[in-house]
Amino acid sequence: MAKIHEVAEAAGVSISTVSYALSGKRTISAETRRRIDDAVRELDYRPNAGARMLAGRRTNIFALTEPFRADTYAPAHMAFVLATSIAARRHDYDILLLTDEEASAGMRRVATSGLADGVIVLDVAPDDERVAVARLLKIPAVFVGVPTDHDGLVCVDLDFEQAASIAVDHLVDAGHRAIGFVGHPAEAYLRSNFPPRVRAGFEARAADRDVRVAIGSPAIGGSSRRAAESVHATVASLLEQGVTALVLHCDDTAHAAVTEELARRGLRVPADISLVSVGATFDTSAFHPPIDAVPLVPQASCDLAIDLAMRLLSEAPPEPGVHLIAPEYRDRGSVAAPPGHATTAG
Amino acid sequence: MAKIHEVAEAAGVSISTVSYALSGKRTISAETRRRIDDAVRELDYRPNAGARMLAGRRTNIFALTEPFRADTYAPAHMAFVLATSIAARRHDYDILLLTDEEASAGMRRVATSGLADGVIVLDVAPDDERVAVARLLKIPAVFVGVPTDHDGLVCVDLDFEQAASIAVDHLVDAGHRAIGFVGHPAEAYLRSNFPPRVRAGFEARAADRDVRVAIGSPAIGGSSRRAAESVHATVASLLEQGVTALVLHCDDTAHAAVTEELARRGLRVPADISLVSVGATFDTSAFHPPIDAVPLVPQASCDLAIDLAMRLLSEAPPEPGVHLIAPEYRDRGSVAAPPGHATTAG
DNA sequence: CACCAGCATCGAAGCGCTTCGATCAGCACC
DNA sequence: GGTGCTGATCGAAGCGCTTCGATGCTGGTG
Repeated sequence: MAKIHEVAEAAGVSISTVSYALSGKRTISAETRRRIDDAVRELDYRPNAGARMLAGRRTNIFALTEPFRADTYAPAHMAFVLATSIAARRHDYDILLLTDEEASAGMRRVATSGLADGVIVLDVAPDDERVAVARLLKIPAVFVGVPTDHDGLVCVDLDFEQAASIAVDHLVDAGHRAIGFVGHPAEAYLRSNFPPRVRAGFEARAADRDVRVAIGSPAIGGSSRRAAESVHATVASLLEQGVTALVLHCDDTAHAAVTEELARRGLRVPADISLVSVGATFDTSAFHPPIDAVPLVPQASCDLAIDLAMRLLSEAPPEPGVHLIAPEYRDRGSVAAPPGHATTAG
Repeated sequence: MAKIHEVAEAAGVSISTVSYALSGKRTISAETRRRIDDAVRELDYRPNAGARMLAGRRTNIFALTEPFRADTYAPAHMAFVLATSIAARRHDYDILLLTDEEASAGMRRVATSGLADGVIVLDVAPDDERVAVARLLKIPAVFVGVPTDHDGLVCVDLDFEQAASIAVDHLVDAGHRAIGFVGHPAEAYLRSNFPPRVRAGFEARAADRDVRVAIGSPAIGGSSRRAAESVHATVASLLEQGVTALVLHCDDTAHAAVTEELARRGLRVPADISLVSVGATFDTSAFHPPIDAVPLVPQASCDLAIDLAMRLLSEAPPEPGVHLIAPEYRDRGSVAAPPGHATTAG
């Protein structure tokens, strides 16, 4: 718990010189800097956080609001929290956790008490209550996810339409003319904004490419046996409609249920049926068989979110708006030409 | 962003009077207090966090280290993080998140920069690297979980031995004389300290009560089909050894696999076989059938941890040591007398 | 060689709060 | 009516840092 005063003394310079040496905001001679660095190391000096906040009008803290509701899918949310934390640390920022209990009140609290320089909003719902709060805040906010009313907000998200388009393109390019879609259970289309965007992107691109589609949504989510049966029924219905490929936009349990049902029917991937996963946060290469994916990468979203937050604190803040991340296709060998399709070049 | 100065002015008192009114550290007349409260509300005043830290030598922040490793079981960990946050807020404390990336370095950093008043250590491993760091810290640390070498540390945990004992007692009291144990996969017994404690408690109590035991550990964890098959095999082996009841200490997927296997064999719970879950963080009443449990309740652990942390900051800090939480039995109707057992009173 | 630019450094004024040590009025007591 | 309380309030001194505005030097320029 050495203080800047002691460092200055040890290095034989004034307090302000130490401060400038550490912040780099004024030029310091190489020799002086060396002596200061030595003293800092020797004394294990670290500026007092409170004093720094008070004098510097920067807290080096971002508040992170993540509802952590009981009904949320833990692994994905954990991945986003972790990714945000990692991204923040790269800029020497810490993360202060705000949970559901006081999502809105907490945002106000940290903003008006000057505890955080900005807030990162995770697990954004279409009609998120945090939107209104963010607009009134005197510190910047970045949303990871896009609420329905996002006017004036800074949002980050995967370009889900584009992700679905890419998936369709790959399948059509491989020769498929009828593609099925395994979506989330219906309630997810109310609670989140991206499932409809994926489906819309899927349908739009399929129409563009002039291929037939079949849409299926399991009735039940989660990991119970009934949920799996619901997926099996969905797959069955899709297959009856003659599709030769499936685009999956659902949770990991549903992915597993799909591959299971295909295996049970003796359908080989990709020889008999092709598979592409869209918007997954989990590792689709761990399935049997591994599945091609256009994934939602938490680290990519959170890196951009923190980057935007940093820029919002700078002299040249970015414009509000939705910042879409370009999706990337990951080939794992689950796509091939449909059965009986003559491979042609052009 | 009103300052205390403005509040004082609005209330017609001095700055120090406002401060004392808000902290309650000196007596203030009812009339003055009312005027101050009004001014605070009117101006939406909240003390500046940085200034408060600097002057008050309290940050009102606890650092929380939670590795959030890729291989960790997300829902349970999320529950502990959430529970800690809730408990901290009850004492007007915020949570600063420290992840795996810089578990040790982060602890040192927040301690020496005075960013946190204490640290809460989650997901404790037997040979946790954070143990050594905690011992050197100038701020208190509370471990939720018990590392092998916990000398001089303050630790909180469920009394797992006792939890297993209670489960055994319930089964023996119901008339069972041969009980099977479905544990975690073997690797969990190396990575965590509580699986062996549960098993030890189970075996000790069974010996005390003079009943026969059979221990089974699935070979594989996680949620894949192979893991489920491994559980099925374990159950099969246990049943062959003639047990009439099962104590479960494993993850939710394994619980589901057990009930599934029992159903497949046409065994009814509790008529044909009794079930008790020990140390689960998930809701065992959501299974089919619901399962009796001696659960590990995150909120209980975290409430105690925060309570201890608060007391470590007080004038009368508690002694180091392991603080065990008394387990409670939750009856969900999955225990009955074994088949063919004449119900006797005494 | 006087002059100015630019570099390296220093001193001091805050940042907004907490808290210590007065001060002062009112009151009881002998 | 002096003395000593107690209760309510105030003033001022920090807490440890950042940053503004000097100051003193060095060296190039005309």
